Amino acid sequence: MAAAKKYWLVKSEPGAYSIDDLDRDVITCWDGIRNYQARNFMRDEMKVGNLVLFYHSNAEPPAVVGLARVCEEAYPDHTAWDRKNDHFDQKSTPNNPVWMMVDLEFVEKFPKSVSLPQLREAHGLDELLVTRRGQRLSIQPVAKTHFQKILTLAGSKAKV
DNA sequence: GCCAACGTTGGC
DNA sequence: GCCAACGTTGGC
Repeated sequence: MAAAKKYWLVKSEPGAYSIDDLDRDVITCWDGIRNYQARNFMRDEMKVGNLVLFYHSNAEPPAVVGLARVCEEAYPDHTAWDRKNDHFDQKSTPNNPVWMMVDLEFVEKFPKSVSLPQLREAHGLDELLVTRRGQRLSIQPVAKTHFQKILTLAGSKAKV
């Protein structure tokens, strides 16, 4: 019996990497994550086929804008050992990688973005992490019921 | 641009 | 192991 599918939300600043960038690239490696909790989610719990809400942070307005899917499980984030990379971290080496990444593939850009105020107003999303003040985690688990509700708000026909 | 909230670092 | 200082995130 396979473990229940998990559901996620990832944040990205659209100026750094937007849903349109993912649409263009189709597949991207989710590099640069330098937070242990977020890394642990990728390393331990994100599985191929898991669906991922794509959230634009530091945007006007901040919003869930699209859907992605995990298409490669966690492997070492080599940008951590590239001195020239913005996310270089000398703790991580090829022999002993500290940071990991997964690959995400584009599924859709939502017909309707769901803004942070909308998420806050919607009934039944009170527990959603991204709506909490001060919540900075850039990879967050999302309950299946919440995920389904957001897809509905977004006008998505995707099946969870 | 401001600043509150958070995670990390490092002195002790 | 505590905690102040610092850097970053991200809403506003």
